[in-house]
Formats: sequence, C-alpha cells, structure tokens
Amino acid sequence: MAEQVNLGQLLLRAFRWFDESLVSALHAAGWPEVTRAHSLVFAQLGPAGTRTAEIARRAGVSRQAVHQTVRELQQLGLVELVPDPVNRSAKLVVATDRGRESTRVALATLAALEVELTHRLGRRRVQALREALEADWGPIIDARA
Amino acid sequence: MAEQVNLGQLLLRAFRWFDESLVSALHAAGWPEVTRAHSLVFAQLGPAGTRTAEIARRAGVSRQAVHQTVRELQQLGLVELVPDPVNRSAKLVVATDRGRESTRVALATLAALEVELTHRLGRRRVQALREALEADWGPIIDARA
DNA sequence: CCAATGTCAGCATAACTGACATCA
DNA sequence: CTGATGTCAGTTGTGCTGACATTG
Repeated sequence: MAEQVNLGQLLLRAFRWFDESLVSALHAAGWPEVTRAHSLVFAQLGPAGTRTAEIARRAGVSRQAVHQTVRELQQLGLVELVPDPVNRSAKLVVATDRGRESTRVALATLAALEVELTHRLGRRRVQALREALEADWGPIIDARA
Repeated sequence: MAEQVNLGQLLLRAFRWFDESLVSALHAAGWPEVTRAHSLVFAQLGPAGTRTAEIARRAGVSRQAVHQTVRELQQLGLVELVPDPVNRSAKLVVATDRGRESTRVALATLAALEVELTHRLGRRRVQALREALEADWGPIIDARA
C-alpha cells in the first residue's frame, strides 16, 4: 500500500502553508487588514485596470463575490473604481498607490517563501512541484456529464 | 521573468480541481449531503475511533470546528459517539456502516481522479507532485517570531 | 429582444474566539 | 490545582443564488 494520504489533502496542506505564512508576513510588515480573498483580486489586476466580471472569470468565483471583496478593498483605499471609457455600464478596478505598495510587499514575500521552501525541500523538488502545477490539468471532472 | 503566477495560487487551483471533482462524483454516486469539511474528519478517523480533540490537532483546525462537523455527521448517521473506555470525560468518534461505505466511495473516487490526472499530465509529473507534497515542509513561517 | 455588467439582498458553509462544566 | 476534553454561544470570512437596473 503506497497511498495512505490523498493528493487533495496534500494540496490543501501545502496551500495553507503558503497562505498562512503570507498573511503572517503581511501583518508583521504593517498590513493588518489584508486577507486571503484580497490577494485573489490583486492577482488578477492588470496595470490599466480590470472589470469586476473579468476578475471573477479569471479567479473562478462569482461576480458577486468579487464585487464584495472589491468594495472592501475600496474602503481600505487599496483600489479605485473608474468608469470604463469604452463601456458606460462597466467600471475598471485599478490599484491605488497604497494598493500597489501592498502588492509589492506580497510578491516579495511570496518569492521569499519559495526560496525558503527550496532550502527545506531542495531545488529539484520545488521545480518539479511548480512544473506539475503549471501544467494544464484540464477541466474539472464533472460526474453529471 | 520566469515567475508570473505564485505557487500559492497554483496550489489553490489544484486543490479546487480535486475538491470539486470529488464532491461532484459523490453527489452523482448518491451521497448528496457530503461536503468538504466532512472529508477532513473522515480522513483522520482511526478504525477504533478517534477523539474530537485529536482529530482537530491532526486536521489543523479548532476543537470547536471539528465538534460542529461531527455533530452534522452524527445527524446524517455517518458517525457515532461512544464513551472512551479509558477516560470518562472523553468520547470517541467512530464511523457507522454507512459512514464506512461513503468513505470507501470517496477513496475510490480519489484514486480514480489521480489516475485521470496521470493520463492528462503523465506519470512522471504526478509522481513528482506527490513526492514534493509528501515531503516535510516544516512549520509555517511565522513572521512574528 | 438579448447579453453583459454592476449591484443589492439573503443565505450557507466553515472556520474562529470566549466561556464553562467535567474528569484524570 | 492544572490540563485536557467536550460543548454552548456568538462572530467572522468567504462564497453562493436570486433579482434587478443599466448599457451595448
């Protein structure tokens, strides 16, 4: 019996390792209000701004969920909503200076975490991990089909 | 620039692939009430029963969170609570016959998902993924230290 | 008329902290 | 007395669906 722990559980454990380390580091760096959901939005933000619906599609969550998170980020002064010049019914979510600064800290932290993980696991394993995760896993297996 | 997507996001995406496929398959197999949290409890259940507090430690969540999930599973008839023979203040969570059957289906589904993933990504990548995830990542990096 | 977008409201899930009684 | 356990209560974070107005 080679398999005692399933891959899903292993993936969840690994995600939590990253997520908790990131939040801990951001809090220590003076960004106490940043949460997990916020980073999902920032990760999809283009330099010229991105629509709520587009963020939702890329992040794989509903328009409404993104809307709520964006509203929080707006109240924190991390993003602004500007009218889309090509479509009056749409708005673009753009990062403020503070928002860009928090993103910079988050990205630096994530890079540092990957370096630390490389120290712990070895370069070969981390590269193999990234390579497997970046591959195209294809659609969710939907048993209703 | 080799890094555009951070490892944390990749891990979350991979976890969701497994989780959503599993829930979809269980629903299709006639287990509509099974949720993500339930599998966290079952994954920690020993054959002779396990205490709530022990499940919580192994799953990395609070005693209270496990307590609530166990209560739901009890109402669904998937687990029972029996007094711990060696400690009158403790109880053991044990799976019922129905609980064991649902676990069997879940494990078979997870194995099938891993096989399907191997078809899509190749044996080498999936083995490397499992190997990296099974390694000891060490403690969360706590910036408050 | 139809599709996309943003928004409001209500709800479900899954975690948390605090508090307390029981028992080894 | 201390520590571990189970439990009750309240709260928070994050997502969902439904419904609706506006715009293209």
